[in-house]
Amino acid sequence: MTIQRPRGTRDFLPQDMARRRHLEDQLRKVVGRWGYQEVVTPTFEDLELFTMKSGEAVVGELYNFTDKGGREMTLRPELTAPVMRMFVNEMQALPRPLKLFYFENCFRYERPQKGRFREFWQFGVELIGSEGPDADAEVIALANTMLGVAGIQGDLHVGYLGIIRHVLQPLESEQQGKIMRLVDKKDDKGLDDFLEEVNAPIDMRMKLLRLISLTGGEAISKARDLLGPIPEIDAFQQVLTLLDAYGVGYTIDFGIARGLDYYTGMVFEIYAKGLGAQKQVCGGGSYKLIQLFGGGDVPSTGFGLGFDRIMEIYDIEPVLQKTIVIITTESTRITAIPVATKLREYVPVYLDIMNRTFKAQLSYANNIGARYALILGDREVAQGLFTFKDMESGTQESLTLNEIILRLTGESN
RNA sequence: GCCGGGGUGGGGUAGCGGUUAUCCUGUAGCCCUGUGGAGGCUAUGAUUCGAGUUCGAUUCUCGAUCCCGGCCCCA
Repeated sequence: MTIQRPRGTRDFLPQDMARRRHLEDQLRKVVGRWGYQEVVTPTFEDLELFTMKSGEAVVGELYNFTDKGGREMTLRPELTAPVMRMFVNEMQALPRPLKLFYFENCFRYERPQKGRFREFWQFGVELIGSEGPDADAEVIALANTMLGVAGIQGDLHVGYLGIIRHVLQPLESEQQGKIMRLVDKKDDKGLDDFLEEVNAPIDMRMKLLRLISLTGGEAISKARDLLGPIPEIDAFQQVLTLLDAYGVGYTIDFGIARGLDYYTGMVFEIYAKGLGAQKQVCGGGSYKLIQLFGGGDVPSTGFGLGFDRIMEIYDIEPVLQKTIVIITTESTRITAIPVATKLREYVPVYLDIMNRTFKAQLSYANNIGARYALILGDREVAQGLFTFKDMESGTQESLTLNEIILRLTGESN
């Protein structure tokens, strides 16, 4: 009986990895140009890091374990908390804003479905130490650019929690949290019931329900009509103005609420088509987590991209490399080695290690889709020239090694 | 945790109570010992696991497991 791979995990074959690395490279390029620097945190952390952030209930979805020293640990389910922990531990004295990014695997014990795995990759960004519309807009614009290079036309929804929080101010924070969760789930009935239950003032109910239904171009002015000139609306308006300057298209959506207390103002989500139920490819916002982990009162803004979900719809094929297969005979096996070594400075080179016949080596070159074959037999050794064969056209010519190198490095294809 | 649909060689499939378990493809080798892609031949290799029904199970029943899709959740 063979051993199966664990549920919800995947093996990535060379073809898969070529595509994944290609996307990864594109994303790295973008964040690099925006001045973000990579960090890596441990694959596992203290369980408490995540229960502090997300509550005890998350343990049900974690790959947690007790190590041999009796410590409660877990494979990381996300990277915002680890990066914040890292900041508190060793980055508090660095010049701000800190612009960090990460690309790592995460683990959640959940039922797999389309776009959802137990091991998955997140490409994320955290902008630490700056808050306000400028930071909010930069982060959103960056996310938008990243999806752009992935060839994804995302549907960007932007909301501003500060506005809802303003409305809910009179309520206790626990009640606020519950309401935010209901709003986020778009559970209108549950929301109604709960407002009734906590005896929310009629005026507040009306404002809340009206507010979360606002979308589209006039949402801001309607919100202002509804709530008056509160500073949160002005801040949100600034974010939108900046997004316009960045050339980012968006939909205003006060219905994005996020049920967690540490989100402070701006929140956004990006959805993509063709992904079934798990269509969200990006989510983020501004938040305050650093105090929770024992650091100062430092604001942050960030987002995570669902790398695997993007891969599902990523249709850019990487350019193939100009692989060359050296064809030898029994007598030229050894002379071929320095040739291979030289060519390996430029392109992927295959040298027979199956003790194959001349013909079989050529056949192999064909089967792996090699672009060129370099024939090195007695004839070539006698002539001092190599036979350079284009496997696509079938044409071949006698060339020196230097001429061959020029062919490999000169042409674009 | 819940609901539906599925698991037959590496990949794609046929069979649906008794078959040497079909075919395609892949891989390796040969026909063809300096020229690949075609063709032929040979080799390779599978009924997800466990219980039950039956004289007999790949086929029927139940359970488990994994995959696919959905619910819940989504930090």
